[in-house]
Amino acid sequence: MLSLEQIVRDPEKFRAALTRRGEDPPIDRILELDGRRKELIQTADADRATRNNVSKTIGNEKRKPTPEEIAEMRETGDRIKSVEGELATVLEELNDTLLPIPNTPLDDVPDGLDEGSNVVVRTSEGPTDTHGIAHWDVAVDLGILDLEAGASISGARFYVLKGKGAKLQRALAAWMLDVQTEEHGYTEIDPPLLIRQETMIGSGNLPKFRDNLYRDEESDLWLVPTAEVALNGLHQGQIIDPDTLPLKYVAQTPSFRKEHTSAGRDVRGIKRVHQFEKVEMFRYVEPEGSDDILEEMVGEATVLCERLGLTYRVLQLCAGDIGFQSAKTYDIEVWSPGSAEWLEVSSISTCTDFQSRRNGTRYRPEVGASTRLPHTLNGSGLALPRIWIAVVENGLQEDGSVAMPEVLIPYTGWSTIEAL
RNA sequence: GGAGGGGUGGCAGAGCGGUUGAAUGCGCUUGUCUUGAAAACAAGUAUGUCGGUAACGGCAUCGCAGGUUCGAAUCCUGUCCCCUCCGCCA
Repeated sequence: MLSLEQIVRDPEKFRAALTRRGEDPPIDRILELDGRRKELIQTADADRATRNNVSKTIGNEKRKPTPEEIAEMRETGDRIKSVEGELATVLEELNDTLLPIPNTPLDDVPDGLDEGSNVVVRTSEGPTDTHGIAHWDVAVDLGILDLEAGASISGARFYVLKGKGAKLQRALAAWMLDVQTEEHGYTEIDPPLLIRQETMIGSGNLPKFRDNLYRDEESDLWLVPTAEVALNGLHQGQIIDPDTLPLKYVAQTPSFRKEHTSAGRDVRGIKRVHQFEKVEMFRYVEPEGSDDILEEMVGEATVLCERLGLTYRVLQLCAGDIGFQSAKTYDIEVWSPGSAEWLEVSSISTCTDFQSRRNGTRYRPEVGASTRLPHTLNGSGLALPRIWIAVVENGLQEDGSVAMPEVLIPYTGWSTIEAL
């Protein structure tokens, strides 16, 4: 959520920033509602002050109220109630107006309204040739991926990993978690996967993206579309103690996404599925220098690609293509030699104070100081099925077997997936 | 699922209709004392919001939402969460 106070102070700045994203924010309505809000608060507070004074006097003097006082205070009470009712309506509309407005892009985010304007920041060394044997062929032939079983159990866009395929995914996840915890200082978290509505609002997934979320009606719980949601909720409503920032969390969880808006895209294999595993990094940091932290996190994700021997590139997303809660985003893509395309395996964003404001997550810089909103950053490190695809396609050898990257062998316990 | 108990400030814990934003203790901060530290003593120590350049003042908040009342942390209703016992269960 954007700061109401800041919007009121400099509405044109916000209008301009949001226009870069292709939004047409209802700034005028917000200003109008805020004006009304302040008026109503002042009226109600003044009435309450009178009522408090009268009650206090009666209490002090240890006497019964006079009939006049009772009549007068009843009237005051009624007026307060009606003003409060009106205020509640105004606040609700204000909230409903602000919640669907996305974060403002940082100044150095490139202009552009769609992915065509994204900028390739860097491409790694490594081949970008193709052998034309995609994972949906080779992995199925090797007996490590069963698309039909996935479909029969759960329907389209579900899949089953088998044997060494399942172990490969587990090895990848375990290795990534170890790198993030042991080398990059993250604390591993195993969060709930069913999430309350408030927590979903806090991360920015609700109210705008309910169409892409799975939900249990009866308990009113939502399935995580990414561990970001849970990690972002870890400190909601809290004031984080001095000297505890930065907080760095990493979690491996499934991600559940309906993805029905993009039917027809990435349909083959397991590039785009309803349930996939992902290792997610999340940091709460002081606002100063949070931009540099974003760059650092890109490094924490690309190092994984490097060690797996994958060719990758880093994209900076343009203003129109960054996510709802993001102020600046880098995507990392790895080369798929089987289908001759780049696969997005990570999206790394700074959400500035957008999520912490929604969440009521604050921190105290030092003892006695007033509270501030921390910045939150998130990034995949990395998304598993696509990395799995790249590892399998990249390791494919002449004889049809798949060679494992060195770093994974301690985790898999074997170095090749043999052809059947 | 059944029966009972409970949710108050950073923590512990009073208060159960009227100068209670809230006793007391602990913790924390600052000061005095001390060569320094400890101890002791003193002062301070919630969040949000409205007005104000500020000093400061008003208002709100005792899980949450309603209600009763001139007045609610205190009474009533609903709801969420926690604990104990029984049942069920990976």
